[in-house]
Amino acid sequence: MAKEGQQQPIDEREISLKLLIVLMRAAQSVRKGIEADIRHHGLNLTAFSVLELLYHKGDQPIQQISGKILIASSSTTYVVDQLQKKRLIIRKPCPGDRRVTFASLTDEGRSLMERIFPKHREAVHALLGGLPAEEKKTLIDMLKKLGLFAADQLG
Amino acid sequence: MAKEGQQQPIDEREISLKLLIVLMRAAQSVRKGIEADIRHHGLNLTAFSVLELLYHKGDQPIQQISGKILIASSSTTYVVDQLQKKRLIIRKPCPGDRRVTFASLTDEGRSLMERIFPKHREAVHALLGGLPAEEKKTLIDMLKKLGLFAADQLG
DNA sequence: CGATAATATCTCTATCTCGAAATAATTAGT
DNA sequence: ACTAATTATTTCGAGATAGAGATATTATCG
Repeated sequence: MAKEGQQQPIDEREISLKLLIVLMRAAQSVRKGIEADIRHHGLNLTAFSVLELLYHKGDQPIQQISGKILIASSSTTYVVDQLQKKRLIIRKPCPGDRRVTFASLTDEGRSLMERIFPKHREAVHALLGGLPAEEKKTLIDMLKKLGLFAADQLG
Repeated sequence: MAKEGQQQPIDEREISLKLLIVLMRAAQSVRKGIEADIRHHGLNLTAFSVLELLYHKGDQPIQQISGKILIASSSTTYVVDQLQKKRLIIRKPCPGDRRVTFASLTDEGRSLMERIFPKHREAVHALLGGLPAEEKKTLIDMLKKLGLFAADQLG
């Protein structure tokens, strides 16, 4: 017999359903908390994520931004437009490939991040206070596996 | 000194930041997978969540729906309007309290759920195949703690 | 009882997000 | 080199979500 058949197929599926609900709820509660914090600085979560990406990883092609923060390319155009209107980033053409445009923090954008990122880090830590550090590490490992597998299924 | 000072304040905060990113990514990948599945049935995730709530928990006041699936009351009005247009649910006034309106599955809505829910359960189970059942149980417990704590912080 | 606060739902507007299609530039195949 | 396929970005239109305020009803408290 292969893999000893299906022992409790229903139970396993119920566990998956339960996990889905708990995951969606936890993520949504956390996201709303973070959004509330970030809104104080006049940004939404997506815009902040773009700034954070550029702040920590340097200039990025717009296409990379779409991939790293998991939004549609058209949404990235929208967010980059807005951040550019606020003079927090600028578009820079790629010299080697004229299809590509980099997004790059302005001085103003960088100094904004230098000012608000420490507060953000504190807010995140406070919001995630429901678990001790060790359990967080375990949770990170499991969520990575879960997320990577799910992302694979997408295509 | 209170609470033996800060031992590794930076490290702990970095763990929290890492957890935030991993949680958001995992949830987003999973959500997109589920949305793709549900779209085949002509529904979006929010509408499906409402149907699922009514299917498993019976008629619900609109206000309860907002709370249970974590959307604004105005969004609930919007979703309920749509489901009512599709004749999947109907509004029923509450006899005891004329402020309250129940949402209730129609026969058509119930038979839709009877038809698609088993497929949904399979799709969820397949999408969450990155972890064995035992780890899922652990994950559920930790996410519950994390989510409840975060939800408390919201107000 | 009467004024005020609280609750439930809805309206309206602004913002955000996606998907499909358009445009432009590069790469691959022959 | 020429055509076709691929890649990067943008435009456009439709749908989804939140927030503030409006309305109606019920609860509270003097």
